[in-house]
Amino acid sequence: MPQLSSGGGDDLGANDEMIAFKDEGEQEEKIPENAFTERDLADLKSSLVNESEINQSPSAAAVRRGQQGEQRGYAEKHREHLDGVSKQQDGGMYKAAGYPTYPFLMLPDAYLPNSSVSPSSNKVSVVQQSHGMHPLTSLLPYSNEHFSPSPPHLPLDIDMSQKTGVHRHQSQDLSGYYSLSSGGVGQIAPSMSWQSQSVYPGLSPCGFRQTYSSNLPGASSYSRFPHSLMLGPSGMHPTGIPHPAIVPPTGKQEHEQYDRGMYVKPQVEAKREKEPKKPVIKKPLNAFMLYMKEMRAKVIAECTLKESAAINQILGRRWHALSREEQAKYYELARKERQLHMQLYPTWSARDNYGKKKRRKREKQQDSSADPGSPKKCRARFGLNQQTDWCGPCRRKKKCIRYLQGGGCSSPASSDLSAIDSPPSPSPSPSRHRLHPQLQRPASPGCSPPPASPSAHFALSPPARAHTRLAHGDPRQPPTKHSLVGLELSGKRAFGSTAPLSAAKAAGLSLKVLTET
DNA sequence: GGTCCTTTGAAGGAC
DNA sequence: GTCCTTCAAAGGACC
Repeated sequence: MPQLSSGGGDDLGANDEMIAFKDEGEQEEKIPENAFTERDLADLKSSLVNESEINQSPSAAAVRRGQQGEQRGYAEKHREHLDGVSKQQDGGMYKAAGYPTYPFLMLPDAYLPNSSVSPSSNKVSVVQQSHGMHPLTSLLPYSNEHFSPSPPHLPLDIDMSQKTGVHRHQSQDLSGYYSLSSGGVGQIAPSMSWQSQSVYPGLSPCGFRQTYSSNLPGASSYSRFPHSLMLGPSGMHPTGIPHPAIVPPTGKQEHEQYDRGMYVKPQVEAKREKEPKKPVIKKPLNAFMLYMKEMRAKVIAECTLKESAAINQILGRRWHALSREEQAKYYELARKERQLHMQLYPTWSARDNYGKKKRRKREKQQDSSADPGSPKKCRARFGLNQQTDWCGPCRRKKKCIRYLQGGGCSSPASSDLSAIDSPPSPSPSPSRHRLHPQLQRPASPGCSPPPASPSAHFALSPPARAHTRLAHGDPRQPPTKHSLVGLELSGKRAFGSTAPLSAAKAAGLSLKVLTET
């Protein structure tokens, strides 16, 4: 459980250490009115999982995978239909195909100010996002009922029927949250506050934003509640709002091409249209991501931080400091997000997006270290199982003398503990040689102070995270490789930081705890 | 321009 | 069932 009773997110230096079930109990004692207990939240999460499983099917994932082929056909049909709808609604002005758009969605009741999930009633502040998109907005466009009373472009029934056990009318499941005000896109404009702008940089082909003032009674809490709305080249996407989860395959460049080729399409464009690229359907945001999107701007404003890494650290701590109720709301939102995502893309799999990013640094490091042809240190050459073959310094986690001349093992960035036990390298690699963001600039008052020592914090984070998983009722067991994670993180972090010696000492202490684990 | 950093949670593959 | 990896957002920093 991420709850922290010891100072919440303000005590950055020891929060991770303090994440313990004992604290949870203490917190519960301190907050007797909190109806949510540890078990409650776990039950909640469990129920969410169960509900999803019930709604889908035990083999929903397999079914989704198995329906990939069908989905491809459906996606194509869906696209075609959207194009048709597009042409119908914009008079054919919007010609840029390949933008499967999410159907429009009215503000769900659950997110209205008087709802149980109202930010105004649950302290979950609604912060104007830096990109003008409310974190919960990503939920909205999932509904496919809102764009058209009888959405012909979304054969949900068909899709649902394809999924064993997923045959459900979303109205039953989601109507309470996504009920419509009998309107579509055309009706929302006069009554609904929204900001229409591109969710993603470059998504707005015209590069401008539209902001509508709020006329919705009681919408003060949402007066800045922006709806993501991609404007087509003509200024308005025919189908209203694309879902933020959908990203054109080539991203910004493609949109820029839309900008330039709005009315005069080069032949290259025409060729591209003949070969529509599959849009990238992004993963639905999890609870923490939703929380981050909402609170990021707030943290930025409070702490005058800009680096996302530092901000995310703060947000992570604040996330732990959130009450169960507050967290439960985000879990619920995330669950709905997943449900909607699953309904819209029943055959989508998170695996589909694998490989979208280049290989991770870790993977690269593994590759390099695993290369027997270019051993850079005893550790890489012989591995952990043959430590007896290591040179003495390597055994003592010092610089490797065997392969040092070969140009390796001198960097604290190694995956071993040399970064912690050894003083900073006199000639650290410029690569990734950056101080920890929170060390680079002091946190402003009111912000969670940075950890007393970054290494200590880092080294302690994995266990804390493990506790978090447990506390959250994560069905998975907490990582039992604390030492491994600790080592990995220690080396990783130290790589990007010439931590002071004091920090290294602190890290060494933490490391001891970890390795003993 | 691409990647990393940094966070937590979800998903899926491997064993 | 457990472990591990990847991706989701974000924007500055780095190469």
